[in-house]
Amino acid sequence: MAHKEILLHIRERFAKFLTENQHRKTPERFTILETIYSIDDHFDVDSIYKIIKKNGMHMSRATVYNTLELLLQAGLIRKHQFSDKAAFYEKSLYNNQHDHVIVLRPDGSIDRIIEFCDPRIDAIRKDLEQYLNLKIDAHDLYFYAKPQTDGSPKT
Amino acid sequence: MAHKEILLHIRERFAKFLTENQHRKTPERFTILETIYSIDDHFDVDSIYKIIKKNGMHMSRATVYNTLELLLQAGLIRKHQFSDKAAFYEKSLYNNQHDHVIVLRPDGSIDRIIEFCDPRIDAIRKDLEQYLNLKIDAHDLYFYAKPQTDGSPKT
DNA sequence: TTGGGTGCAAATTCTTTGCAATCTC
DNA sequence: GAGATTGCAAAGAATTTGCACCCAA
Repeated sequence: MAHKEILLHIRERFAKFLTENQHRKTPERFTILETIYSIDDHFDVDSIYKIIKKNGMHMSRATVYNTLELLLQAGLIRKHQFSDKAAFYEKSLYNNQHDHVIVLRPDGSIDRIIEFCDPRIDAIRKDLEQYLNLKIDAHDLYFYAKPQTDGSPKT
Repeated sequence: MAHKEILLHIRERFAKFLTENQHRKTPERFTILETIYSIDDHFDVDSIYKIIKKNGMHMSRATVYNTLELLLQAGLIRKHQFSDKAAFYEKSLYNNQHDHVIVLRPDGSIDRIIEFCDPRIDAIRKDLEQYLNLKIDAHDLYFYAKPQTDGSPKT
């Protein structure tokens, strides 16, 4: 699917979600949605806010927070609390990887994030559900690594 | 190992860490260490602070934060950011489980935390290290579940 | 004795909230 | 037009920082 088609599809899904939940379809909400889908990486509230500002549009941080909450409910983004600093978000449609390798610099900041998916996680989930007799509805797996100093990694 | 022996051993390890890193062995630091090892669960900064207060001792929150940082460096505790609220900590010596089932109430607060260990995680880690050509030094796995409403779970 | 540590309060950072003005339905 | 949404600024919550005083080495 081409980028433009994806965006159209996503817009529709968000619109549907907003209607179904009696939320209004404000221009701010779609501006934020499009900004997010123009980013190909994890992002925090401030980067969204700054991109919108840089594009000459006006918006309050509160609106960004509110809209991200709606997008979260709509399942169009996912939220991560990688540290005690600002939360990170990522698009979730067409991206069902919940598993990350986080490459951390010595100062604790994020060098890069590699996503992957491994069927063994789901096998563990099933075993746990049976053993603990409860329903697991999500998971997050983080592996932590240090940046390479020598040869380049195969990403 | 009996509880008293464990505590003695932990104290020694902390003392050794402090000496080796040119930190002072202050009474506050050992009070915090002992408070932590008297708790059999995950805890946040405020609960440590309140227990110490309740025991009639005086201490600043800043000292709790500082000391938890040292204990983290010493490898005697682990830190988790389960949500965007206060960080949670847990003892890490004699407890090498890095994998959690977090039972969340509808309001997002933590109902309980179940720890487990599964060798498949380490297998995934090894595969990733080889595939990405980097060294992974830690991981966290969180499964999210809702509290039971019916029959009791097997914990 | 002396520099690291503590305690307090103020500062910071991230997020939420209250409320008047505005815009969607 | 009614009520949800926005924007702003102020409030909150968690954590960090600055600095005078104190104490472990």
